[in-house]
Amino acid sequence: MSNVNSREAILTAASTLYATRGYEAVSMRDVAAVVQIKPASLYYHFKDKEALVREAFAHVFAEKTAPMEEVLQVGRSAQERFEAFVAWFVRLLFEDPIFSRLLVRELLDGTSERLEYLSETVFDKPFSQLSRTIADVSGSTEPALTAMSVVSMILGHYLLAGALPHLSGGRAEYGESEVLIHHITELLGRALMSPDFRGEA
Amino acid sequence: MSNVNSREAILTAASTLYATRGYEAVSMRDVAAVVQIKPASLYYHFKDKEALVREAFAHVFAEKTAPMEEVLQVGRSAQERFEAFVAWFVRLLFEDPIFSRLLVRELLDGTSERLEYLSETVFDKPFSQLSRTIADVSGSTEPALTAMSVVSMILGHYLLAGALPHLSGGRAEYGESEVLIHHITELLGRALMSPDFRGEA
DNA sequence: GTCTATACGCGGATAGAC
DNA sequence: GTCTATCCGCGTATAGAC
Repeated sequence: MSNVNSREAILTAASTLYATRGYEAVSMRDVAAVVQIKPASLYYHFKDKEALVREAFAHVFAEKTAPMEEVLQVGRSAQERFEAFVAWFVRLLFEDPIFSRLLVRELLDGTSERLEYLSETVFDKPFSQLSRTIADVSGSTEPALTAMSVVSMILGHYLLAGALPHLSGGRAEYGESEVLIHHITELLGRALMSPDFRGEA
Repeated sequence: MSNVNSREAILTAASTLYATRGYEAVSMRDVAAVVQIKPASLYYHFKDKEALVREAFAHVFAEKTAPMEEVLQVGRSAQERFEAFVAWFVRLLFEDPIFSRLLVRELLDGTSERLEYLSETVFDKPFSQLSRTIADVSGSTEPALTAMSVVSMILGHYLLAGALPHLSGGRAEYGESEVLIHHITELLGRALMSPDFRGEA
């Protein structure tokens, strides 16, 4: 195989493994086994494990960075843009397990530098857009805090999905994207459009 | 030292390390070093690493299970009970880093059996209580889904706290428990009390 | 580019002395 | 209960042949 394809294959294998088990738990031998090369060959492409981890992250997040901006500008009214954001983010988390697991791992374990990189490259643009949309919808005095709440609810639903079957009253469809999109836009839509919601604190 | 104290010391050291770095990344040697005994001595108290991990988890979560039920029954009106839940859960997550990190790690990486255990011992009682409270406050036809949303928002805020300094519009106080308690009860209180909120889907 | 061979420390775990 | 001593496989990483 050509060098470019090997590199791609390694990054794909590595990010999948890191998402599934956490990168601490994944050895260079594990990655090599998936790609079907010998461990030593990895070192032709990447200086050391740290370099592979860093580039595997960048690889996954870069794929997501490209399409997101266009997707988020389609909305006409503020309310529609709000709903577009919720739908996009729920689908992203629930339908791309590699992205979502890596994201949560980074939020939990990422160093300050890595979190800064992540925020700047992946999060900040849609987050600003969401903040502006929320300001338009609700007139909140603290749109950024409310935007964090929206993102948080979606992120939290993703995390809770694993525990869902064991919670009393939990139904399987509460883990499906479309059900969640409808529920979250409904619930938060009401909160934001509430006539006397002015933000808080 | 007596066996009981050693055991306690080992469990405390282990759970702290697991919370900080993830249990895959923490060796028996690491645990032994903190307790200041030799690695081999750990095997007098615990059969193997898996047993230590399991008991370290149980140790941390058991500590939290005891007080929570009383705390959650103080509310008089449904609205007050809702606010009591939010305040309790936000403070638990933001003021006990060991508990919160272990919880998120388990939600992300826990096997189905461990998640079942976790749900039954830690989550299910307050969750049922919250579901009932929400049914009382809002008359929602799907109180469990709405309860998940409440828990999700709080969990998500905890996860986002690390990225907060890097988000545009993010202010440091958005990561403080009291500010969040106020914001979340305000935001979700409006959603739940909204006259025509009937749940969804 | 990928291989074989290899170095070497860290990992979990056990046996048996004290 | 805790120790010393030890086993052995896995981990990252390098040198050098093909």
